[in-house]
Amino acid sequence: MKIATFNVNSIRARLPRVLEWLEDSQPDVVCLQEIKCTNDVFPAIEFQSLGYQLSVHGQKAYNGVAILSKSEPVDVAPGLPGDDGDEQARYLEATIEGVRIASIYLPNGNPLGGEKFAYKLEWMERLHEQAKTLLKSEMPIVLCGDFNVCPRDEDCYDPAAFANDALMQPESRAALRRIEFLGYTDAFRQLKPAGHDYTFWDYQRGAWQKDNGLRIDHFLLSPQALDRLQACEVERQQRAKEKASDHTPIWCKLEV
DNA sequence: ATGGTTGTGTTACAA
Repeated sequence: MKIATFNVNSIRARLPRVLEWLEDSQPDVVCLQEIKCTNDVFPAIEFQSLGYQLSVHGQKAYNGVAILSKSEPVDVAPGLPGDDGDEQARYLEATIEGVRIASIYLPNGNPLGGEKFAYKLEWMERLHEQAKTLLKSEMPIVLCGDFNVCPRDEDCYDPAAFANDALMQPESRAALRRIEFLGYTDAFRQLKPAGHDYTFWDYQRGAWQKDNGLRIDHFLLSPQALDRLQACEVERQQRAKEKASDHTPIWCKLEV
């Protein structure tokens, strides 16, 4: 089973890019982030024509996540538990072929020292709780998406330049590691201990042309999912296209 | 050089 994740930075602005990527890459499951639209205007027919079933948790203008799957999604659950007052659409779970999969758009958290960074850390605390709860099912679990956390210095082109960025803060990294300590493994890092593949390049300052990137899109696998891990790759070439997202897709393959 | 770009949806905010 090939599972991909892609922060598309607006599904409607990115539709031609995403459709041609799907035809080329042929993932069985696709987790999307930053769809930036409500459920009613999500381009459903285009994806259904390619054989995908849709689970969408949208929001007007900002955020929004979705899961596309060739097989039927069951027990679809929008929203990260733990705060009924949270209006931001950043989390969606579904079970596909017996694998519990979450599409995650973790808060960016910039700038430091205010509500945004506090919200990021609170959100990560709730994600930790949910990750712990999911492990009890003993299902294979895949937590994937835009985590907005650079796990280590080698995951950033210039760590010094990001010293005051929420993506690189010790608190952000510690919160990600706490989730891993529950029993989750970074699939990319597991298979490529010295890998240097970024997943995000800013639109500004020629970041793509200079390879000034960050590795912030991740797959965290539970032990039962890790047992089945066969491959994990960043689809770097998608970032080079016209009208590309500022992120590029990453996928992993689990043994069927 | 406190710059630069993209998207949403109005001319500000988020990334």
